[in-house]
Amino acid sequence: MQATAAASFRDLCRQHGLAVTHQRAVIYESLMSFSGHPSPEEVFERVRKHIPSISLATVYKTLHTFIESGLLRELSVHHGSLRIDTGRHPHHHAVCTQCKSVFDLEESALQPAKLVGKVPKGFRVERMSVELHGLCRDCAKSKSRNPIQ
Amino acid sequence: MQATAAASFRDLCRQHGLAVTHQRAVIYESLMSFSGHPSPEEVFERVRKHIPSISLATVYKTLHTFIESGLLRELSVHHGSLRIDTGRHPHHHAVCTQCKSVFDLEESALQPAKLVGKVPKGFRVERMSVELHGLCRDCAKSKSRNPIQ
DNA sequence: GTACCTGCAAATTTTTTGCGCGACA
DNA sequence: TGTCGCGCAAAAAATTTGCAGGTAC
Repeated sequence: MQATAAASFRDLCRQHGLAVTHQRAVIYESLMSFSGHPSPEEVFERVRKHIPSISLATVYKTLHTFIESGLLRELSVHHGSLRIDTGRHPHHHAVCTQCKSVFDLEESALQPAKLVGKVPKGFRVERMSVELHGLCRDCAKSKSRNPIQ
Repeated sequence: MQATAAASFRDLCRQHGLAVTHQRAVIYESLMSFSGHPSPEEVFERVRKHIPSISLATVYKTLHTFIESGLLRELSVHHGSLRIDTGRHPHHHAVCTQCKSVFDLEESALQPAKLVGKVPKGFRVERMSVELHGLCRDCAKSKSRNPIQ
């Protein structure tokens, strides 16, 4: 088990061009042990139990490394600060995972998704919005020019 | 024009149970003058040109007031810290706009949305995810018990 | 008149950075 | 062995809070 997980983490790192370190392995294991969507602080607390000397800065750096390499995703694109959506009518967003810019899409640009499965018990849906994730033109260009980025 | 906008802002406030103040009106006007998704700091800078004495704290408080009353929306749920999505397979989210908890949905819970319109020029779509916004069971309960919250 | 709003300053929280030592490739 | 990662401490950025005076209703 342990060995298998470790082996797959090595592979993951290889696939994403990352060095394998003890800290990264433990952070990754810890992440996978959460059921929800942990914050850096929560990850830190859990990792600490295995590596008491680890620093929060390392957790931050590692999470960014993981996200940039594509090994993990952020829950929603994080701008480091609150952003206001001024649109009066609902609309959708196309967000660039690299530079984090957000483009608005007309609501009519998407045929609405349809709920065919279960929603959490008692959840009262008020709005449904779709996000496209990908690369904007500029980032796509610089990425194809420089694929290992 | 000016008068119309001011009048509609008064109405908006009435509808949402908010007192009408000069600061709130200017902040609202400023918000509507942005094309993108402004941060509190950006709003502050723009509002400052009209009310040099305004404080950043007021902008923060006002934005929260607007969001809580439903007069505005946040671009995406802001947790005050980075959140990691550990899911290996893509999936969707149901987020509670009140308590901000996030529930994962199976990808199969939604019939995928279909792109029928235009995406920003050159945008390379890599992933499409759907978010349901609404109230979770607990928040829905406390809201119906206490509708003006 | 009362309850709510504002501005100020300080405190908190979240995130980033620089640097010297040590570990991976 | 050289490069990259780690821990530490300090700095920067983002957000919240308490309070005293002022304003909307």
